[in-house]
Amino acid sequence: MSETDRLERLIADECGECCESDVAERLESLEAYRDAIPDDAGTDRSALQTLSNETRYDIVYLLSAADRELCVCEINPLVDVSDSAISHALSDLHDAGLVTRRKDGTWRYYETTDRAAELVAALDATRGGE
Amino acid sequence: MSETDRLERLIADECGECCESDVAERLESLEAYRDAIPDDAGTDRSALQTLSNETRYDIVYLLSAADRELCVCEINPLVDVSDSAISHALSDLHDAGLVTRRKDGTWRYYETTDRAAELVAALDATRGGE
DNA sequence: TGAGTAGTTGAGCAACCATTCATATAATGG
DNA sequence: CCATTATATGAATGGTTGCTCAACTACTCA
Repeated sequence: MSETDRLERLIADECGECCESDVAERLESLEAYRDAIPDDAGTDRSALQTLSNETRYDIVYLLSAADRELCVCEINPLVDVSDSAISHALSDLHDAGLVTRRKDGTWRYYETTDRAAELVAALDATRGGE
Repeated sequence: MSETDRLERLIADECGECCESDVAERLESLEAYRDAIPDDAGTDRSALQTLSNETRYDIVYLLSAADRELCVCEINPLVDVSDSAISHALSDLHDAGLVTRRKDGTWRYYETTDRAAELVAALDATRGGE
């Protein structure tokens, strides 16, 4: 039983009838949807993956609430893992394009990017919804 | 060396001066940022985590491009993993609140939720940015 | 230049994840 | 009912991830 067999039955169920060309047509329009998958999907996915971790999620929400850049030493007391884990987290967030980094002497400041802000906004706008 | 020592030095660096109460004040305002972390952060994170997987990300983009509900048998030929993996993926997406499910006889139809649509929009709006 | 501080990096390990295969459920048509 | 079809589920397993500890770099100031 091939994929197109199943499709054929689906179309017959939906439309009452189905000939070869109907299947081909449907398959073609389905395949067109694949073009909607972005070329740099990997970048998107790594942003999502990075944000899905508790430590990193919390840091982004903190930076977002602060609405200013925060020094690493300001973040440390707010998150309950080792300084090293926070440093790893910030580095991952930076790699994923979710925070910017600024150096000032020995201090290092981080701030959310637009991408992080948009994702946070999307989550906030749809919480408890549907 | 405690956390507050470092904060004290930071504030001294920033403001030229720093007394005990400055540290306490800063710490208090920092701690207030924690309130911005949503109560159901876990739900958010599982949505992000679910969407970060290639198979599930692709399915959401396909559903989003289709702009209509798709039958499982329409999704199968578009994604290069086993039917079982797609079924798992759809089930995970459903659990994460990213797709709705509708039964019609033996066919099962899936469609994106608002939450998925908002996340996709956030990604689309910030791609290649900053 | 050397002691001290802020933050980063890498290895290692336990926990978690994504896929597949095999099997199960549920609906449909003889 | 029985066979068939569409999809779901569970266990197994190879791969990935996130934390901590220890070592490291980079900057400052005396």
